[in-house]
Amino acid sequence: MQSLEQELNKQQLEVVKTMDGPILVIAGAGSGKTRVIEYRVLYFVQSGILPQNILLLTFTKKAAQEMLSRAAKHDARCRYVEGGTFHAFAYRILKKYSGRMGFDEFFILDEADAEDAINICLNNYGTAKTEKRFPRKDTLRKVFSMVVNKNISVDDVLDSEFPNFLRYSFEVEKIRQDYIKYKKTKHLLDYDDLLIYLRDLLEKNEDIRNLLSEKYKYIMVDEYQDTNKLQADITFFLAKNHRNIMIVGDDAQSIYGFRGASHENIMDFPNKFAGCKIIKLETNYRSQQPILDVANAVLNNMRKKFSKELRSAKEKHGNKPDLLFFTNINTESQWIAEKVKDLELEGIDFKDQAVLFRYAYISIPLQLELNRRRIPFQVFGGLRFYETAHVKDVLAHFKILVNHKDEISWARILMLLEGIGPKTSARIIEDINQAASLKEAIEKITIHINKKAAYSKALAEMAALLKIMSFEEAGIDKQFEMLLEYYYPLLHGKFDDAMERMNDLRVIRKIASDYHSISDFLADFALESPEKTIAAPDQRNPLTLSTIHSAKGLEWEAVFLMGLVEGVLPVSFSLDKEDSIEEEHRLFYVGITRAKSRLYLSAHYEGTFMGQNQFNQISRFLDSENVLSKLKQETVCRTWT
DNA sequence: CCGCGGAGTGTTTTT
DNA sequence: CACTCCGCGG
Repeated sequence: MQSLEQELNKQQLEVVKTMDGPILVIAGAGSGKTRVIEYRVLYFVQSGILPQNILLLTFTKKAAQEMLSRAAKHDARCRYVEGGTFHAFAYRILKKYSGRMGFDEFFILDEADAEDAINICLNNYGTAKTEKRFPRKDTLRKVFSMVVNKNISVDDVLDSEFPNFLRYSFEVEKIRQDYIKYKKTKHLLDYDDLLIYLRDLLEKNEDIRNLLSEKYKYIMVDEYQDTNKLQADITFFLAKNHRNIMIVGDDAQSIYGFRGASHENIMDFPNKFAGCKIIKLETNYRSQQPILDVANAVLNNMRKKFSKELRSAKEKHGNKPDLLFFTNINTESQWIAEKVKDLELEGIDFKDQAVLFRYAYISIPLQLELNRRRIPFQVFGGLRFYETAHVKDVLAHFKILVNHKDEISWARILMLLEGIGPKTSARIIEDINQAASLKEAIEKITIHINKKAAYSKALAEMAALLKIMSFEEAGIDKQFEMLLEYYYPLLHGKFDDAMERMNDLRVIRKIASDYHSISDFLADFALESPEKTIAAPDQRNPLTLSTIHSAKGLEWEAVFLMGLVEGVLPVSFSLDKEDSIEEEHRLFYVGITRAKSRLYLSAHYEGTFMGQNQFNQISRFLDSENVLSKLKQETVCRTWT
């Protein structure tokens, strides 16, 4: 190993070399957190600890892979360290011990599936339908999820998030119970259930807890400020026996409160693990001082005070960040696109630049401008692959192959057929529910094929397709091919942009072909869905467009933060809640601290809200003397069209 | 019983 | 503006 002392500073070194006992690492933005984990894994492995005895829990799969592959460059054994998200880890463990949960197999509900299941419960719950303004399925799902993630009652969630539905709290709780029962009988786990079941498994089964402690002798958890109560509990149970646990986080970067994350988990950690070592990393290796000056000014404006102040280890000089004002989102986008091109000519590759925004939607005009200039780009965040209708259609067929009791998927694929609506599909599904196997289910379908019905031909084709697909020896790729051939005409009937969607499906086919098991493919797809990237395959060196959330943990030479106006950042829904505003403020901080040497903040005057035109106010996070004084202001109103 | 079209509602971030 | 839900015509 090359000298660790040369690679790391004093605090980083202490983190790396502290092997036993609990450690809490407070790592400011750009303080080399990724590097510390990389070298800590390496140090452990080279000290003789088996890689499979180390568990690295991270916020995204990408983050874990990144750290482990860096460590593996020094020592290939590091590749065998087990890493991933809490959800993916939960899935693996639960699959192994599903017998303890009372069923031998289970299936994952993604958000859309969960909403469909909630809808079934909602419809079964008689009076709800007659009520006007009863919460819709997506609202119910959010409520149910918050109940679990924040560990509070339906009443409390409604009170704080949806006060207009407070009068339905009894009914909502009732439907929640129905939903829980539904999932249990159908062996379905939504995202939250993965964590709940794992927590319960660990809490109630000492033998399993001991076994897992024996296997995962050293545990590291990244981005701890964005874990929720359940994840904190899971961490506690995993590390309870040996106490070899390191957590890394930065409370100033906590941005997942909406998902139940609580930065109090960090504060609480020393209580749970008494005698834990606390190490602070405050030297910033990423950004030049002028950028950090802005970041520190933003930090100082926050209601909650943070003890840290970032100091740059890089050059003290550098470019003062720009603050630019535009007429509207189009001129803002045009300017950014031009500037990206200029920077590239100056020698900053497209791949070393990023444009960040509060939500993906506002980047559409920019995408047009980039296309026009043939600047390659990738979009992260926003609409996910699995949320699009055509992807859900295709996956529904696969879901049925592994779980013939999946009535949600049955309904989906039946209603694709001309002439089959809710009633007919419900009748068919009623029969399918009696089937003991997929084979029987297909036989049940054939009962409904009669000469009179308009949908008979289509239904017969569907039954035939499922029959051939169920012969697994064909392999996933071949099954996919058959499915696409069948689905192609349906796709054309359903969407105008069928060709584009077909391309998406080919991409998924390629991903799927690497799997041997359909259920593994489906689980991975639900737990770690590929980003919907618009980059064409021939586009190397693409510019990154990303939500600030998806940019977490990443860095670029040049960063553009666009749409810095009231209603966008902070987002309109946060305006009436102080806690939410604070989270938006931290989000702004996260965005700024992604930049190494160039930072461009921009805003536009003309905006729309709820389809109405309005005049934007500049973001309150910028509108203060201590921040403005650190920026070079310019008004760029020129239209370029 | 399906499916179209109009009315009304709410618009974000992610595993 | 976009999506969901509801009511009516075929």
